[in-house]
Amino acid sequence: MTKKLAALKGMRDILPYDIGKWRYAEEAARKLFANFGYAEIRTPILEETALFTRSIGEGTEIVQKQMFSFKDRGERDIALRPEGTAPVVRAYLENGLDMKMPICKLFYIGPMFRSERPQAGRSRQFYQIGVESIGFNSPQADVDVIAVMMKLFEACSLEDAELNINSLGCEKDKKHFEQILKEALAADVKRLCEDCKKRYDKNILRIFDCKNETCRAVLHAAPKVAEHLCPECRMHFEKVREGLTAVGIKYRVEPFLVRGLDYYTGTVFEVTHKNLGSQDAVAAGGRYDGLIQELGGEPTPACGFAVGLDRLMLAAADRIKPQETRIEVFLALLGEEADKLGIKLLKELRGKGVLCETCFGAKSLKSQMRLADRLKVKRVLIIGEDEIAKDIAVLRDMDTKEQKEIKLKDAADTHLW
RNA sequence: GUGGCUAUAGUGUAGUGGUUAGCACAACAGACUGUGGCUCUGUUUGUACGGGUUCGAAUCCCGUUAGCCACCCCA
Repeated sequence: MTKKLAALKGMRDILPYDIGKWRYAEEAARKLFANFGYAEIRTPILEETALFTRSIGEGTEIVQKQMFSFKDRGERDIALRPEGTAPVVRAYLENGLDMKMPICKLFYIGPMFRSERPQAGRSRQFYQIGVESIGFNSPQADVDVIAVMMKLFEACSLEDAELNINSLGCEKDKKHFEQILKEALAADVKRLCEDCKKRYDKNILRIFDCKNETCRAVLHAAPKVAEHLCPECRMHFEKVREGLTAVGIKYRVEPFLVRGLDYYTGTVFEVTHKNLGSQDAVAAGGRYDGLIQELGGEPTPACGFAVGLDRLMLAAADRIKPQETRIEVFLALLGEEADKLGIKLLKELRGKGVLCETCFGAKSLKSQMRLADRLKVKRVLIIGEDEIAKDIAVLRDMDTKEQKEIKLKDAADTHLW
């Protein structure tokens, strides 16, 4: 006996009976994005490792512990993409899309990879639908991006998804605030949990993510990012909020909301859903006005988000009803002669775009009828020796149970049905 | 990455050291010799993997793998 093969840890199959719901969401996204003026882009799954260390941030957990990175045969450092924004920006710069596209609004759908400990809603290969709106610094651009995202949730019957927003301010504000926070917390570092002590030195903003009660109590009194924005950033955030209200999007300002990727600046947001467990973020995004320059381009404002498709499915699986395609006709064939006729008939029917199916190899008629029933087909066309002798076929309607005989040569004429 | 829980036919489960591992649903076949759904009858399929303890292990122990929960992280 050879060893049973199985999928790798954290990798899973999306099976035929689930795929309808995935396609439903993907198609809803494609339709919406077209409507909002986004064009699809497909980037490679493998990239130079440096692309991610430079964008997501050298010190982040994603880069340090979760990226599938390795050397290829030419000793180059490459990695499976852990997220979609950096590759899109790379493609944007490499192909000069700023010059080629009058308006650069892009979307992507595809797998991402992070080597985390798996859990429901957290696989090592997971799927994201994302949007990047490049070149606009207006607060209304933020609103537009959030609007298309919320529309997608609506399309997937997740009207109860909750939107949280915050602003980290521009690069300067961010640095400035980190300093303020450091000073404000200096006296309380001892009281923080072990993780937060590390964060204090490494990535102090992330202390706001902590769920530990003591930490939260300490933070409650601590200064908040949004309270320390420069006038422009303050104004920007205010206009985003006004804009959201104007287009009827409900949101909550969450002063504790910070993001784990270094490139975020200004508006940040996160969508959660109550159907999910502790992995409850189903989408997130924000502004990344410094990223394009960081990757070698001209200073260019940009804003985007990514939806976790797996989590979207987890939250919405029971609510999405993909329309089923019903098989028009099942050919019940009895005997070799009938099989021969059947293959020709299938070809003719399929040529006409008729959805048809059969099961070659002549089981009993009863078993074929049962099969037809399980497949929920509309009609069964029975062809056995008796029919061939009489040059006919029997057409049975599975719903009404009515049967009629038609001439064999007319069997592919659907208008006779 | 840390801690914990779990693993029995395709699915959901029973079985707390005793021999044929039980049940339901599903599947397949028959009753109906060429006609589906209902009913009845029958059949197939399982102790995740590897060690150990024991006369005897699904059951106890260790390891591995995987999943789940929380943390971490994040979509």
